[in-house]
Amino acid sequence: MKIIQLYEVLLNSFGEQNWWPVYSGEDKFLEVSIGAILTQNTNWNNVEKALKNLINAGFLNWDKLLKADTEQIKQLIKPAGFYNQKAIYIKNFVSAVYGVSKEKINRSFLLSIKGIGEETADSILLYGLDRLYFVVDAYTKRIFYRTGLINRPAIRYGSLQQYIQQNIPPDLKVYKEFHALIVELGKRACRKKPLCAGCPVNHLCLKRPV
DNA sequence: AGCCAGGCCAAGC
DNA sequence: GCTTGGCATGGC
Repeated sequence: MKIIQLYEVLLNSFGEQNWWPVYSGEDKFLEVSIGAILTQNTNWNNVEKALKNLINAGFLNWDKLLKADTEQIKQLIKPAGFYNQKAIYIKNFVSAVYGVSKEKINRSFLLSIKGIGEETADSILLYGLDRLYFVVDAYTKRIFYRTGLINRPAIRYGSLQQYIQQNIPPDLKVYKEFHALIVELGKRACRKKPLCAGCPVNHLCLKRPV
């Protein structure tokens, strides 16, 4: 199987995902950034509860978050889990980015913020700032290894990102949809304990263990 | 009712 | 450089 085939099969089976933004049209940068931090190793259902808490409290707002006490944020984001860490990460992010023009925000700047790793940074860049960075996550590695697109399960983030970016068109829509489709496949079929019956790429897969 | 979720950081080798 | 432990809620 080729990478672009995987994309096409997933798009045909699942349709467009249209992931982000969910709530705010005008400040998607903030919504995506907070959502990306909250979803670190966390089910999106739980993230939605936390996001709604923030929105209902009027806290999905740069000024409110900047001034907010960390304890207030902890209480609001509790459903997302790891809330002690994530509240600090959110404060770190808002403090670092507040008042900085979007043109000056790049990958290395985001990575310098404690709590923003490679996947979170690339999610913010791609979905929040429309920059051409492909988002690699645990599902991507698992699916690419099982299907045989890569030969070892533990590949470095940057290596897999480069490999994918060199094999798909440099198009924001494709980048956004492909990552979302990979997550959807991971949720529906390519779980830790795979549900291969009904998987849309079953016929193209090597079914490697783990 | 245990397993798992759209990671990250710090510490240890 | 790679591996491990800690962080936490809620759904299935």
